[in-house]
Amino acid sequence: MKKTKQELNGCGLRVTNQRTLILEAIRHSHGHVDADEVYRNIYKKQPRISLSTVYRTLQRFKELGLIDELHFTEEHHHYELKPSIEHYHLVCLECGQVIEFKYPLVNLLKKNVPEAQNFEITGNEITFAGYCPKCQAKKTISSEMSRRR
Amino acid sequence: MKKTKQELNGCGLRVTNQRTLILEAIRHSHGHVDADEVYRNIYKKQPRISLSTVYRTLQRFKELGLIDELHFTEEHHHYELKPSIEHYHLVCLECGQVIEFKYPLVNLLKKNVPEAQNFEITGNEITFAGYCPKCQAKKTISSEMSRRR
DNA sequence: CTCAGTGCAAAAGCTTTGCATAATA
DNA sequence: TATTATGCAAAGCTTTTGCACTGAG
Repeated sequence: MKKTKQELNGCGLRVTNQRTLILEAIRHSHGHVDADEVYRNIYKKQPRISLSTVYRTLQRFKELGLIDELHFTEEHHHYELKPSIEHYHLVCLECGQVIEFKYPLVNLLKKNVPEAQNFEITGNEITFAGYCPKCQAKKTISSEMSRRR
Repeated sequence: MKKTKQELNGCGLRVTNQRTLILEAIRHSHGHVDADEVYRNIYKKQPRISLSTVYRTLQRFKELGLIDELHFTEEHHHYELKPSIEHYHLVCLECGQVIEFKYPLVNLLKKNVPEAQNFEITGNEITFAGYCPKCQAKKTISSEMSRRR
């Protein structure tokens, strides 16, 4: 909590109750949250919180580099604390599960891909979409069933 | 045009004027379009086209695997013809420019990342966001200027 | 002729904005 | 006290949906 306030102060932001709560909510989430999750989370304790404030604050945090905005598949934006280690996400298109993995992709691409050489790749925007093992199994079964019809 | 109709027919879809126009619009776009671009494009010739039809059709094409849905940074969805060769996108956060590059990323990750091993990564959903050389230059200049204030 | 596809208008998310009020520094 | 941030309500965008009509097969 104290840490959170220092962090906000260090960015030149006014430390308000709402901002503290929002940063804490992101910190204590398991990785990735969207605006509404943050809102509902805080709402439990502080029903006077406003969705606009959440949106405005996420935007602010993003600009200041406190958090990263992630772009998963179908949906709206998600956010996570700015991670110190380069990592990426595998998102299952079926069940929505998000798996994190670490890999020095940016360096690899800089070395091997001419187009990427002079491009400054920022953050960990990169999300791999597909199907997790469980949902692959389900898909196989259901397509076999439909073949039998 | 004929090719387009055959393609639609091959998918078991009724060949309508609208569907033909939409597929053509995507085909002749330089890579990536959003629903509204498709709509405006067709509107010039066929002002009776409806946005709903465009949305419904894009959805349909996606399900049938005719096109891929791309998730760039801030914005709404974009679409492109299903590409035969594995490739990815670099999107500039400043000017919006999209650079395509080819690289066998999926194989590489399967080999080197345990988490990705049993995950079926689909399509080319992967988009690297960052800053293109030009916009990097601009950023450098403007931050130097603000430092001088 | 039948059913899938379309247009239109209306609704449904998610996100942003204007403005008066409240709170920080 | 001077700003900056907040809450509320209203508006804005993109996307989806219901329904009657049209057109492909």
